[in-house]
Amino acid sequence: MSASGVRARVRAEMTDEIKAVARRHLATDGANLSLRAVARDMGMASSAVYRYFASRDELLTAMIIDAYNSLGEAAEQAAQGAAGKATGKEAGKEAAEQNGKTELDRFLAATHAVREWALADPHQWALIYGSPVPGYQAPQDTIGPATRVILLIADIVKSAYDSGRIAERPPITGQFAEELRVVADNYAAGTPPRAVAAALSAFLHLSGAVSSELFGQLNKSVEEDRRGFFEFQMRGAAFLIGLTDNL
Amino acid sequence: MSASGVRARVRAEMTDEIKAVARRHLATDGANLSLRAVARDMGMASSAVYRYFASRDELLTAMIIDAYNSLGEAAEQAAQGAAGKATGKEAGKEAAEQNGKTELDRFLAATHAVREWALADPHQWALIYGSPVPGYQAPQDTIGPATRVILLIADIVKSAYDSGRIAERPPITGQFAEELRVVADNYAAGTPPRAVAAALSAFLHLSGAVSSELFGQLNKSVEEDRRGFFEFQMRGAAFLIGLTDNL
DNA sequence: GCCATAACGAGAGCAGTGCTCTTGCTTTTT
DNA sequence: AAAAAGCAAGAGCACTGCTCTCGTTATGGC
Repeated sequence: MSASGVRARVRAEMTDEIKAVARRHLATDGANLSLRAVARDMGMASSAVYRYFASRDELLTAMIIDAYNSLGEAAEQAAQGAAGKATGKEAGKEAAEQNGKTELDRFLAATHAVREWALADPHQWALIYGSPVPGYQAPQDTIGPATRVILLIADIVKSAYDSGRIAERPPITGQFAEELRVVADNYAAGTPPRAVAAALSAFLHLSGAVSSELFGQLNKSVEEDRRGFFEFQMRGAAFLIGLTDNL
Repeated sequence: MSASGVRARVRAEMTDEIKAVARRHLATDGANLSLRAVARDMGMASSAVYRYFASRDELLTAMIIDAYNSLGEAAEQAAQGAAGKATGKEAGKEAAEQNGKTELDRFLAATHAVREWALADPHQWALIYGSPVPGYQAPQDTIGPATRVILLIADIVKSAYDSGRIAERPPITGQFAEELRVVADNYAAGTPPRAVAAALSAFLHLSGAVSSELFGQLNKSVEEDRRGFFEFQMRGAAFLIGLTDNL
C-alpha cells in the first residue's frame, strides 16, 4: 500500500519485537543470549533474524543503546523531578512554587534513580557497565547515549558553579588540568574544567557503588540497608565535588 | 614409584598447566574461553580435561581464585613496601630506618598496585570484577581470596585509627550502623564500624575507578594522564575516609 | 497493468561449543 | 598376581553463530 510505508513499518515493528524478546531473554540468560532462542521464541527461523540484525553483536549494540537511553532518561527525569518541575501528576501541589531544590538534591535524586534502574534490571546494567564481551568493540553509535548520565551530572555541577552554590575545592594540579579543559570545551563550552573532573569523579563513584552492589562484591557485608549505604556513598561523592559542605 | 607421589604430582602439574594455558587464552579471548581450545592447545582430547576440572565453570572458578590471590598479593606487597619494609632488593638504603610512612602512603601504594595489576591483565580483572557470567554462582571457595584487598584496606584504616592518625569524621547515622558493627566483629574484632564503612567505601571507589578506566567508560575524556586522574580519585577517597586532612 | 528488483522467510549446512559415555590402557593398591 | 582406580581418546548429543540457497511476496519504475 501507501508508497513508502507498509514494508518499512512492519520492519520497524519486527526489529522492535526482536529487541523486546531479546530483552526478555536477557533478564534470564544474561549477556550470552542466543539468537536462535529468540528466533524460536517468536516462531521464525534463526536465519530470518539476520534480515534485521547483521549479527548477534549488532543486536547487542542496539540493546546497549536502548539501555543507555533508558537509564539516561530515568536519571534525567529524577533529577528534573527533584528540581521542582514535577512532571504532570503532582503538578498542583507544591511543585512549581518551590523551585529551591539544591544541586545536592538533584544529584542524590539522579544517583538513586540510576541505582534503582540497575536494581530493577541487573542484566541491562551489566550489559552496559559490566565487562565488555571479548570481541566486542563499542561502535560510534553508543558513545552518544553512553554519556547521557555523566553529562547530567556535569550539568548539575555546572549549575552549582553558576549559582555559586559550590564549596571551595583546591584547584586541579597535575598535567591533566589542560586535558580537562579540552574535554570541557568539547562537551559543553563554558563548563569549568573542575566541574568536568567532578562529574567524572562522581560518576565513577556511582558506577562503582552500583556495580559492587549488583555483582555481589560486598556480599554479606551490607545486607539490610543497602539504600542507606548507597546514599552514604553518594553524599561522600557529593562532598568531594563540592555539592555540599557537611560530610 | 614412591607410594603416594607420582600420580598426584603429575596431576597437580597437569592442572597447573591447564590453568596456565587457560590464562593465556583468557588474555585473548576473554571470559568465554573454550575448554576444547585449551585442550587442543596442549595436545589432548577435550574430554581428558574433564578429569581435572568437572566443568568449564570449575576451571573459571579456579582461575578466579588465582586472580584474587594474585591481586591481593600485589596489593599487600605494595602496601608493605610503602610501609618501609622493603622486601630484599632495596633493603639497605633507607628502608628499615624510616618506618614513618603514613597510612595514606600505604593506601595510595596499594590502590596503585591494584590499578597496575588490572592494567597488566585486563581480562583477569574483568574475570573477578566484571559482570558475572549468567549461570555462574560464586562458590564458597572464592569469598576468602575475594576479600583480601578489601581487608587490606580495612587494615590500613584500622592502623590509622589505632595510631590516631585519622581525621575526625561525623559518626555513622542511619540504620546500618549496627549492621556495620556485626560485620566488623565478623572480620576483625576490634575494628571500629566506621573503619569498616570506610574500607568498603574506599574499595568501592577503587573498583569503580579501575573498571571505568579498563572498560572504556571514560573513553576520550581522560586519555593522557590516567594515572594522575586515578591518583586524584584515590586521594579523594582517602580524604573521605579520613586518611588525610587536605583534599 | 507489467515486470524487474529488492526484501523476506525457511531450510540445510558448516564449524565450533560444553558435556557425557564408552572403550581401551596404565598405574596403583590389595 | 589380581582387583581397583585413574587416565586418555573417540564418538556422539544438543546447542551455538552464521552463510548460502531457494521459493515467495511486496515495492517501484515504465
